[in-house]
Amino acid sequence: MLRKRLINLLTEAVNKAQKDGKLPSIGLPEITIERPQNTEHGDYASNLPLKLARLTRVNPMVIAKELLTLLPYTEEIESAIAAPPGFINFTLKNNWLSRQADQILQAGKSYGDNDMGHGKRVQVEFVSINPTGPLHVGHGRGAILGSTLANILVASGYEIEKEYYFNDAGSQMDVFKRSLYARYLQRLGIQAEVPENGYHGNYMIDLAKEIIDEYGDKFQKLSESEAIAQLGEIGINKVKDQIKKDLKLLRVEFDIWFREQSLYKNGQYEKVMKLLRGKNHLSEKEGATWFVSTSLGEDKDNVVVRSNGAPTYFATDIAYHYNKFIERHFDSVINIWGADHQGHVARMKAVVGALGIDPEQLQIIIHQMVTLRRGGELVRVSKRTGDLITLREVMDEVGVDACRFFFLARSANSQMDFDLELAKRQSQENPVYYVQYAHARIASIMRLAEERRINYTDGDVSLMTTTPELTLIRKLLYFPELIEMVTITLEPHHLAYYAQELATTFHAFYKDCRVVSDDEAITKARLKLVNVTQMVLAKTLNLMGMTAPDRM
RNA sequence: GUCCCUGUAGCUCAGUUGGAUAGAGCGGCUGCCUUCUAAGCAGCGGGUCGUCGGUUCGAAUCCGACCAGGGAUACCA
Repeated sequence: MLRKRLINLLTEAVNKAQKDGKLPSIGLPEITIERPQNTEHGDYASNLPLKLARLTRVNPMVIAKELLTLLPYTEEIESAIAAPPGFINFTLKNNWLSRQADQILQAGKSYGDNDMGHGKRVQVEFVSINPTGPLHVGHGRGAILGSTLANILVASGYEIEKEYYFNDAGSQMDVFKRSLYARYLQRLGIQAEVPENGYHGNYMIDLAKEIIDEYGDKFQKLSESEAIAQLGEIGINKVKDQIKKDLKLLRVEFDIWFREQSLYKNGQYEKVMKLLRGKNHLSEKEGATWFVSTSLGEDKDNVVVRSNGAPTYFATDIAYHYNKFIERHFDSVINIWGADHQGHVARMKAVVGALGIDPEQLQIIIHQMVTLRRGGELVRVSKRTGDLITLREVMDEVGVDACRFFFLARSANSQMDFDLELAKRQSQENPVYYVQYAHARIASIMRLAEERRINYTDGDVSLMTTTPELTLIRKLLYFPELIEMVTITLEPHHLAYYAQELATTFHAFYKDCRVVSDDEAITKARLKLVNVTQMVLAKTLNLMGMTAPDRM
């Protein structure tokens, strides 16, 4: 890649300067190449002279000019100039740029892919909510974040497994089952109370009704504990199915649905507790068993086994991560959690460290809360159900593409306002359609070319020399850098911004450059460019889990 | 109290990890459709980057203090 090449060129130049005694021999600072915001500063820029100036106490402009004399001729670079206070600005050659249209075309669908991952096995675990109710918009944010991140990491050569962890054991399940039992009896006209800390949502009433329609009143005849167990199991499965259905609709697929119960059945829980006890990470206090986080730098210890003998959620999460790292040998693990789990981050990292794994191998992405709005108004509760608005309702209202785009257009650590009105409006003010429209416009051009039976495989791309054409190519050339950046930062929101920028650049090109025209040579060249633009735009959208429509 | 996230244009948010004159979309105003999709394009207006200090050639970005909003601080998950 060009960036790396420029770094190499600069490194060689400095080495040479040092060898020739033009620069003091000191260790090289990290050489960074950035893309200047201002296009007048060229395509790439380096602040290396400024960095060297500090270390050598030589005027940065002098260093810059010295380095320039040592840069060799290359086929890509038109000019490298020194700019005050001490930058080196690189500008690419027009004919090199135009040739890249051919290069991208040749790379085809794999354009932008890289091998940063070297096939390393990475697990991305996300959503993972208790099957006690429907998915909400916050869960949708995690789902979209996780699935998009997984797509990006695959493009970067990682071997990815996407996993959903079902908490189907702990005390919340118990509460859910009791709540459902109460609703079931109520529905049959029998006096019953939903537990105070239980699940009071109206969806539980619907669920009870559904079960009665299907199974009748047979659970009423069983003993309470037996009824709760059987009824509960059915209820949990129904909720699970609904969650799976909603996720599928959102285009979120998982490789593995992991059950918390399996940790107990397969003895992982016992094993890890023994392991931690052996390493003195556990201690008994006040009748409970604690994980001694304080000795690992945490500010407080945490209970793993309650005084009643039941493991806490923390305990099962310990077993779960033992399973991920020790039993399944993932090279690294990415967990995506909502902001309400933020307090859990430090202790999980501590646990992983206690298991003998580098805590860096566990990356936890916390996304902040989502606030729903309609126009300016805050909305929380659905008018239809009386419960909190579900993800499903939002998907139905605004559509999956808009849903995915809006969730992706915000960085995970900013709280987001999701405006249903805006997301829904199919008009110019909606960036989703703006991007997709660019794709549809291209498809229309390609259809015309096909109708006229224009074979452009022999198109000469070097005929493209105008600013709109070259700007578009420059934007396409950024795509591989984008993939790398998102892979490193794990911040997929850059995709949404890139998609908009690429669309903008294309629309500008479209306005200025007639593609299918009387000039056969230009037509063929531009068809190549339009073709690769379509490819990259579609790939960007697909990475985001969005569709790239051919007509709108 | 402690910990995490956030504070940038009227609104919603970016800002490539310390770079050059701080950007986009929406909203407002003005123009552009007999030619491949006007769901488009071009232009105008809009800023004390929460506040105050510090670090240095250079700060929206790093450090400290303070202010404001959200979240977490359970033998719930």
